[in-house]
Amino acid sequence: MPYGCRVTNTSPAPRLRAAGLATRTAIEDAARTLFAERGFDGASVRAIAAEAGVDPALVIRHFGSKEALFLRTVDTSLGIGSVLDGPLETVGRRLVAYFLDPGRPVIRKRYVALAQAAHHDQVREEMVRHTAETYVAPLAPRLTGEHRELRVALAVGQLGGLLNLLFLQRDPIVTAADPEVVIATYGDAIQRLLTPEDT
Amino acid sequence: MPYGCRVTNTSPAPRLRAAGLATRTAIEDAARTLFAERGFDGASVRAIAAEAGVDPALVIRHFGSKEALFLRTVDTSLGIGSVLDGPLETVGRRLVAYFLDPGRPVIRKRYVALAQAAHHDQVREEMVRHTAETYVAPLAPRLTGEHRELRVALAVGQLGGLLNLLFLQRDPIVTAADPEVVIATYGDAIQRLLTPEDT
DNA sequence: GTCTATACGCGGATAGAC
DNA sequence: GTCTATCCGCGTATAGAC
Repeated sequence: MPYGCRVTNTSPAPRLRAAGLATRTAIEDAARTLFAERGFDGASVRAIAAEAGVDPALVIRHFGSKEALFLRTVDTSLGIGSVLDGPLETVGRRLVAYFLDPGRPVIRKRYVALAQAAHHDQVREEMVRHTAETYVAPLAPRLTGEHRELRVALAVGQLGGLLNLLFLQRDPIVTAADPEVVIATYGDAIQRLLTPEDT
Repeated sequence: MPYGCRVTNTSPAPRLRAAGLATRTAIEDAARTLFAERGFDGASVRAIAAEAGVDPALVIRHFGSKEALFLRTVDTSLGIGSVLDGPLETVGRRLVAYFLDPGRPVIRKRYVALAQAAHHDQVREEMVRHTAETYVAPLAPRLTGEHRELRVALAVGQLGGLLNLLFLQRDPIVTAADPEVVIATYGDAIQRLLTPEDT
């Protein structure tokens, strides 16, 4: 290179070169797979690195911690947003039906992974934040009566109780029950918190 | 010992001599304290051993595993049995009030420790078993209508959802709310599963 | 900037000597 | 019954090679 030739080849975006970006996405893909497959505790950083074909130290180097990697790759919304659209009077049953749908095994795995990781502070805070944003914010204004935000928050907790029973505890009484009965019974119990006057 | 002298000295209980029994109870006491104080994950076997003044290896040697020690020392019933006595028509509110009572901080800690350890299979199974024994067995026969066992199981799940919200997620909307409102609102939602005809 | 190699300090659990 | 020494796996950190 001749003296004085300023390297003006400034493309700052590709500054994250192909190599670094490829490893990042490889780690993210592996994390998504293994967290869903084995849960938060079951998927070790070393296993994720092996699945991605990289060194374990790179996982921490790129994402800071296992917890941060989890938060970046897991979808805390569980894809529930669209269910909240539609008539308010039947949202209780629709919420329960969404999670009981046997055609959605991914939802079950995501929930289990999330619940397992909830004892980490950042994960817990993200869940609380997302609940407020996804459920309370859009739903509370549509309610009538007192304590609207509280009632939505309690309804979300109620839904969590059912998921707990189904996916974590695997309570035989509930898992063996007719899904239609659970949807109707529990859905109406949730509904009662949201629209108590309709019952 | 003379030949033929059948050893009829059968006091099988004192077979656990004083020394061994003392360490056992010391470990159990330390485990109860630390599990309540720091939760299942936060209380290491080494810390429990130190608190008891014994060698860490003894903890495993006596109880088999940390999980088994936890199961032996924690009370999975959370002392709820007595609440189920009394009129069926108000049991929903009584259950919620029991856990919200600020004078019972131990209950909160026990629940957190239990929930944290629930991803261990034996703990999970014990919780399911105890739910069936403590809640479903005494309550279901008192119900009327269809799906009595299922409705009790769902009500227990519902209660778990509230505890999750309060103690694990520490949702600010719920924790900041007036306890009386939560007791009335959520208690009635639970009640509806148990005695739907009364609402 | 990206990656490799290595290591630290923790966890639960075990084998075998006293 | 008890303790010493040890194992293996975990999340994480760092020094230094490319």
